[in-house]
Amino acid sequence: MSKIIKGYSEGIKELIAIDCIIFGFDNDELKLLVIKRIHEPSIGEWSLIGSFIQENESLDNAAKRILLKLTGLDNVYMSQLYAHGNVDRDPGARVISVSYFALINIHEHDHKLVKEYGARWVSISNLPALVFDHNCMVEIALKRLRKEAKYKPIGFELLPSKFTLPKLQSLYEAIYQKKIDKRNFRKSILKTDVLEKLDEKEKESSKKGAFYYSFNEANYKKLTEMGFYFNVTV
Amino acid sequence: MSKIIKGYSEGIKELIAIDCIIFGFDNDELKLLVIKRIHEPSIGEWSLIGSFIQENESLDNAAKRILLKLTGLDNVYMSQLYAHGNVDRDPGARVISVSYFALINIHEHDHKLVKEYGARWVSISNLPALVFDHNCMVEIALKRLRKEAKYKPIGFELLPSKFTLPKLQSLYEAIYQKKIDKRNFRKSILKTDVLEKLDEKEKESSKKGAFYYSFNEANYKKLTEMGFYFNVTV
DNA sequence: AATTTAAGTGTTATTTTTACGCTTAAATCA
DNA sequence: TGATTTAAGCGTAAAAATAACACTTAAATT
Repeated sequence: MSKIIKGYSEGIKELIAIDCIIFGFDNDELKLLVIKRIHEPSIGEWSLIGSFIQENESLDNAAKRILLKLTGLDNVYMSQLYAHGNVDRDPGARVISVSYFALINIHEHDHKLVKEYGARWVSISNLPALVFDHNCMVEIALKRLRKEAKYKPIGFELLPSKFTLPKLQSLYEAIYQKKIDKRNFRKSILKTDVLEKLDEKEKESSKKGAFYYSFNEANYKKLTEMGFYFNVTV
Repeated sequence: MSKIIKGYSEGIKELIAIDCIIFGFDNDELKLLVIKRIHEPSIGEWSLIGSFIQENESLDNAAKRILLKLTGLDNVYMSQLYAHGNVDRDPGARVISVSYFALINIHEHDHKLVKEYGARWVSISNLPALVFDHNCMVEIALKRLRKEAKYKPIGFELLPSKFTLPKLQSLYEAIYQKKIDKRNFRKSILKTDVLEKLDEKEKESSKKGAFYYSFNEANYKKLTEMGFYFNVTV
């Protein structure tokens, strides 16, 4: 019997990167923030934003650091996706990369920063080829987003704090890439009881104007504790 | 603007471990394979089975290697769970651990090997305290198992190739820790059309005897390609 | 005053899920 | 060998969730 479990001194150390899949919603499209690679190999090609972890930094904190640096945003909805560990995934060196996906309000991030880093928002329905296994990471992120948006109120992370129901529907249509029935969607969303209708209308996109709503997080938490289960049918 | 993206030479390297959450089903109980730690710190305490990754070994392959060494099993249902990256999760050293969960047929693994390694099957309804963040890993694994068993036919991985419907139901009851209605369960499972009724009865557990069934993987694959969606209500 | 635009609203049919109890096969026992 | 015991096997009806479908309304523009 050979040993499986080895002491610390027998383990090897490898580079550990974090790559962030950052989603935004703009102009009725789901968008992804990508950046031009500034190192060999594949210099100049499109890539997710990433970085190596630092000494005494957890994976989660590394992801937060990257997001803050690039967007100026703190307190963002982030969630770990997957550890990508194929030996040759990065032709430059052996790197284990842990991917994170983030949902941000595209209108509130620091556009100046994004510009400085040479980053760009691209529509997910028209993604460029990305370096290494980054397209695969995006696929995983989309799957996760589509799964989670049905039973967690994460869609709201992509919207401003006030939004109209048509806008929310258009977000869900962008996420699932399909038309949704207006009446069924409204019913499904409103019966969750986590939206508050405001007394104000948005008048840009129609003559009649659509009422603003806001997501009531406190109410959502309270309902969740009572066994409530957010569930949107799309 | 400080750099986010750094060259390979600026990254730090850390130890990377794999920890396996190995589930089995025996005596109508869902069980977990645990092992006594043989290294400081926490020597002698219960732990998941784990190992550091090797040079030129992918994460997936490392997980497979561990499983093979401990159980003698190859071609096992395994799936990556999560990358655990808190700085102090392992008091012995900074270690990033990637957890994997595996479902095995408890009656077909190599009991001798398991014994040699000092491993032990424990019921999930009565888990001991495990070292480090291993209990947390098990929690994540259970959540994942409960989610997946509903819409992927992974339960069968835990059973022998021939099994009775009462046995299958008892497995689902062990996974979800609740009684399931016999008639509804049978309907729900049989309508998926992936079970084949055999001409043979199991006579141990009742006088009447229960017919054996087998999971038809080929049929499942074919159905899946036609847009079929395995779905069990429990 | 007429027109245009998108917002807002209910009902019905279909499907899915849940609840619920009696009959049957076969071994064991008297 | 007939009676008893045990768990397997089976069907229906009510309830809930989902899917399909079209007209009215508010308000700006012409």
